[in-house]
Amino acid sequence: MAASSAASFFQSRGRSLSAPDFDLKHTLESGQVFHWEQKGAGYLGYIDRQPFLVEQCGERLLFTPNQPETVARYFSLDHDLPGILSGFPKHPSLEAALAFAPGLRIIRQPLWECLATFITSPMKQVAHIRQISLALRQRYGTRAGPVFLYPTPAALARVPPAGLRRAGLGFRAEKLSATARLIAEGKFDLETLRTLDLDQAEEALRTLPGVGPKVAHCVLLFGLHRLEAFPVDVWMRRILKEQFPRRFKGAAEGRFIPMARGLFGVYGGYAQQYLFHHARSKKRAAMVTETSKTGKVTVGKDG
DNA sequence: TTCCAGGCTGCCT
DNA sequence: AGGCAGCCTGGA
Repeated sequence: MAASSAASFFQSRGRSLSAPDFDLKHTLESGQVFHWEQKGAGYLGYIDRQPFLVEQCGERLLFTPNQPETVARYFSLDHDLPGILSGFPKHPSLEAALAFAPGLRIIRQPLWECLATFITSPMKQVAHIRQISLALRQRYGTRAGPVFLYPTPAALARVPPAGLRRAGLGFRAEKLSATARLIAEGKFDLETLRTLDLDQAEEALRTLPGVGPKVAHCVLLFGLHRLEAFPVDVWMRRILKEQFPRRFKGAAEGRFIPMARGLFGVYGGYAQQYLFHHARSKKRAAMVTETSKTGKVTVGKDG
């Protein structure tokens, strides 16, 4: 579909929602979810295992099919974003990050896909995590109209780890395979996680192969929607040490997560996502400048 | 070519 | 409890 005809397409077959304080592009490209593909002026993906086309037009969110409640819930339009952001400590680097991507929201994504994609994420750039997600969906997922859905735990449990390696997972193949088997065989119940408090849920997640502190907090934040979770990766370690040196410089890195939760509070996950997205986008901009200087024209689509 | 990415793990002190 | 090397793969 041509980008210019998208609006009329949505009007005839889909619907729209008022979505103030929301930015679809920042939300989908901030590294929290990996299956949405740009399509014209919008994005093609799926919600609740059903294909969706979404597009932002000013303060309106256009979508098809016509399921406004599903869309509003997925994109967390119920969050009082101005209220959440105004509660953060006043700090220049955080305020710059908030100003850089106004409307970035933490979405509600399905738990299993979130867990599985973050198990495939260690030492990988976002572009490659997306590649792995696509490869797994095409090989082992089921098709729903124009999209491939993420394979279920049972489907991945049937795949020998060698097969997953061929899909580009490398040393992550055994981890994902083992975790898929635990869940498919009923030895680990994902839904129970919802009944636990944050520390209990983190502890339970970390019993799964391939899940350490960083992946666990990504799952807590993006899959279980615990907004106080605070994933700490190399980016966050760097940011915290550089921007909050009085607290974090010289502190044991194992203490970073509880320290950050103390600093940013019950919506710390939002602070983390804004800081991360800002730092990563700044680096990408710097790389574009760098390549233009050296005369190369290659600009990474993602990483 | 060589290096290093949005870590986890087991083994060491 | 903290420090450290190894691990697969693809992109710069």
